[in-house]
Amino acid sequence: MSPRRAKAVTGRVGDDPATALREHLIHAAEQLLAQRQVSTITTREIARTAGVSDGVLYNYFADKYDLLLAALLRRYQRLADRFAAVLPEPGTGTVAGNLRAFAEASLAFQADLLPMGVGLISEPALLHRFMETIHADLHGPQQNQSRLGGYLLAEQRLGRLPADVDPVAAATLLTGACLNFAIAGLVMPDGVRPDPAAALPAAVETLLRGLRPMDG
Amino acid sequence: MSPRRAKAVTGRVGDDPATALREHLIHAAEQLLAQRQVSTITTREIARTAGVSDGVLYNYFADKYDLLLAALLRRYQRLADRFAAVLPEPGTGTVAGNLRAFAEASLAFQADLLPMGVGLISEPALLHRFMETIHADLHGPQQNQSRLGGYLLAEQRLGRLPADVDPVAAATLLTGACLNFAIAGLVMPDGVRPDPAAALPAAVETLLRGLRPMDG
Amino acid sequence: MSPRRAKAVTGRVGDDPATALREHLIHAAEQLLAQRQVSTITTREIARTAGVSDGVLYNYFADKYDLLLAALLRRYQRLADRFAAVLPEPGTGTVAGNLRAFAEASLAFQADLLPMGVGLISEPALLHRFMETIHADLHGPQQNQSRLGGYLLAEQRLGRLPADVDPVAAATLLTGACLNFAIAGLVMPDGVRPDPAAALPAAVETLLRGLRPMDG
Amino acid sequence: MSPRRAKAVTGRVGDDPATALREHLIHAAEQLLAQRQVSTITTREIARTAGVSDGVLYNYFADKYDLLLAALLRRYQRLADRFAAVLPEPGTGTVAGNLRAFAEASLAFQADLLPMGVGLISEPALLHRFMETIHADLHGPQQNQSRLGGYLLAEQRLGRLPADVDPVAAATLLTGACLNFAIAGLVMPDGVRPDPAAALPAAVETLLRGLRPMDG
DNA sequence: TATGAATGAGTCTTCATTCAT
DNA sequence: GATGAATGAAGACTCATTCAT
Repeated sequence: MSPRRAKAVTGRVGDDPATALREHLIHAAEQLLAQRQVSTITTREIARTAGVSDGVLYNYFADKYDLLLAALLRRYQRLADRFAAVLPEPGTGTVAGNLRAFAEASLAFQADLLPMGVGLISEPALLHRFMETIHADLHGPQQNQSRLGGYLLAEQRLGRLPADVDPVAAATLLTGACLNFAIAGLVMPDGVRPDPAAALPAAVETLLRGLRPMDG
Repeated sequence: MSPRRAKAVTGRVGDDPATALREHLIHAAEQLLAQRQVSTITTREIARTAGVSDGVLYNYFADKYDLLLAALLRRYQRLADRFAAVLPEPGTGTVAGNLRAFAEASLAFQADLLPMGVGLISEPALLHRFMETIHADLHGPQQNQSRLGGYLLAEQRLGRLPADVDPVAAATLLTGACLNFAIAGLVMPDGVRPDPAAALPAAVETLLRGLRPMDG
Repeated sequence: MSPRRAKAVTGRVGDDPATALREHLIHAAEQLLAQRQVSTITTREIARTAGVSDGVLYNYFADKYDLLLAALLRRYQRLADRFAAVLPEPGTGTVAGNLRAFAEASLAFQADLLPMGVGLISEPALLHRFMETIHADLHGPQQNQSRLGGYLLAEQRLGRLPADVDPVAAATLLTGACLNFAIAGLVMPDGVRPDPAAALPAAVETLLRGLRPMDG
Repeated sequence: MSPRRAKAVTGRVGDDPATALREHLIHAAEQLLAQRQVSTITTREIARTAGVSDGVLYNYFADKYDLLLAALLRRYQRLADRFAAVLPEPGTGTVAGNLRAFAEASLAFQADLLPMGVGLISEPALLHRFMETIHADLHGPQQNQSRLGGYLLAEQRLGRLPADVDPVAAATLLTGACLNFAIAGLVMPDGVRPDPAAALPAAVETLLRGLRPMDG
């Protein structure tokens, strides 16, 4: 076969043309990642989605997992940015309202993240590389929790929360509840699945008031 | 071509010899399940682990997934039994102590369950069959939460918890926190991983006391 | 496993009990032969159909093909007997009517025989052994043709057919026409398949009258 | 793991290199089809015969049967073309001579076609697809008979055959006789097999003259 | 003698990776 | 650099045959 020009990639203005295709491949992989488990994605599919030939990816990535890692990180970043964008500011509104907003955003974030994370766990090598990069460059997948923890700490400092509240523990509880619903959405059969729209505010309410046992 | 005797299976006393190998195969698959994702387990590996030939499994199971499903259910049952065995009884000890015990047991349960569940998500057909069976025969994977919810309700009826506490929401929060730690244990690199031994009691404490914001 | 008694075979009165099971297996294989290609029949199916265990057949037959050969011969014999039973006698009725009867019986015979023969051709070793036995012990699969040839010869001797008719050639033509319809029934899609009920008498008529070209 | 260059295929001059291997695979399958039943041909054998690796065929065909179907059609077409090329024209020579030529060509055609057809019958799915294509695109496997029928009709219109002759019935009889010999050649042991060289002209002769029974 | 569990070679198919063009 | 055909190891599953019981 005679070599041909790449069909689908035209470098954008200002891009290093040599890396335009690299980006294009990452983008294609990202799209597939939004729909399917990492382990079910084939190199051919990525190539088809990107509109390029099967072999190119080896010009830009060491192997399939190298490309997938890049796509995973890209997608994570994108979701994390979206998440961060909708978080309430300390000192605004009410704490209760802000926690509900946090919970809602957190649930959406986790629900998007989970399928990806689940796929990652199946690939320990990939998971390891992903985690290392995430923690070096980004806030980490716990940024969800740490952001909530940071918010609570800020409210505490603003005097809107008692000084004896443990912000980290509270964040663990609330993001955990969100995780619960995210997983249930993934795993439970239709009939049994709980409705987060009603349950999440109830969880926030319970967290705010505490259990206050009579024997304590 | 050259059939031989089974190498590794000798019926144990009291076993129905006809089902000894079936059990043996389930057990072998279960062992693999404790270490690896469902989707990465091959029939050959199961056979090797069981010390039998490649084809035997088809004498006892419709196909690979039939065996895997049996092993999954078996393992789930085993873990659920272990979990249920260590749960505290309503009305005994203190509510706070009981919740700490619950949280500890729940974390252990989730930590064991998670890798299995993660693998299941990659296999929708298997997940579906698993969930159906679980919900029909067993208490379901939410038994974790529902057991805690049941416990809290019982304490409420015993007058050890205020009437206005929402047991389901409280269970969601606490099991969520456990889930959080279980996932972190699976996913976070060694240095960053939080220590549940310290953090779990803190979460319980926070749940008991509530956040009590000043603006509420 | 502890050995068990044969489940389904009870020797009939007068039978050598040692061969009762042999017969039973042949019978079971025969039944399957009536429905399916030789090559698709498995030993396990034969055993299941016979209601006996997988291994027995090797007590009575050298291998699968030995059993299948016996069943094939048995079935052939059975069909040939049925065919022979309905053939008209020379000197009775009219020659034309008798040929129509012959054609009808022949078509039925071939239609039954064909699927079996087709399966046999896929198994040259089996075919060879089958043919040898058939020609040694039976009239052969051409008995169809030779019986018709014999009939025509007899009619000729009775003076009901001209002396210059070639009985063998005539038999070849008529049985060939039947073969044609039998194959069409097996092979042609529904819409196109010719109707032998109308076409077979027409073929007989044409054979009786000849083409009688003007230039001959 | 270790992809290598194609070993046996070098595009011929003028061939579209993209389809050269496709053709090569069809050709290899065709060769096997000339010797063996469809159902006994394995993908590995095709690959070995073609001198390529096991997996290539899936680059050009949906599955094994897709390739086999293509090979079957190719072979049918090839045989049908050869058959059509030797048929006599109406109005030339003598009717008797033409029928002998027809019979000879028909016998050769059937003898080649039969093993293939026999194998097809064992594979209903394949048979169905084959038949549909054959009837849509080509003259169909009955083209043998219909061509002879067409020839006879033409001679009738030319006045070389009586008006009361049934061309279809005559074609059925003569191609049937050929089928008879083709099958005998496939199936009968060496000693018993009839010699078509002598028998076929006799059948033609008989068909021309008719049986003319005295009682008719 | 009958049982039927166990064997394992062999089937079709997928897919990450290479490399001549 | 880009192409995409070719590679072949590996996967799930089938089935004739054996042999301890």
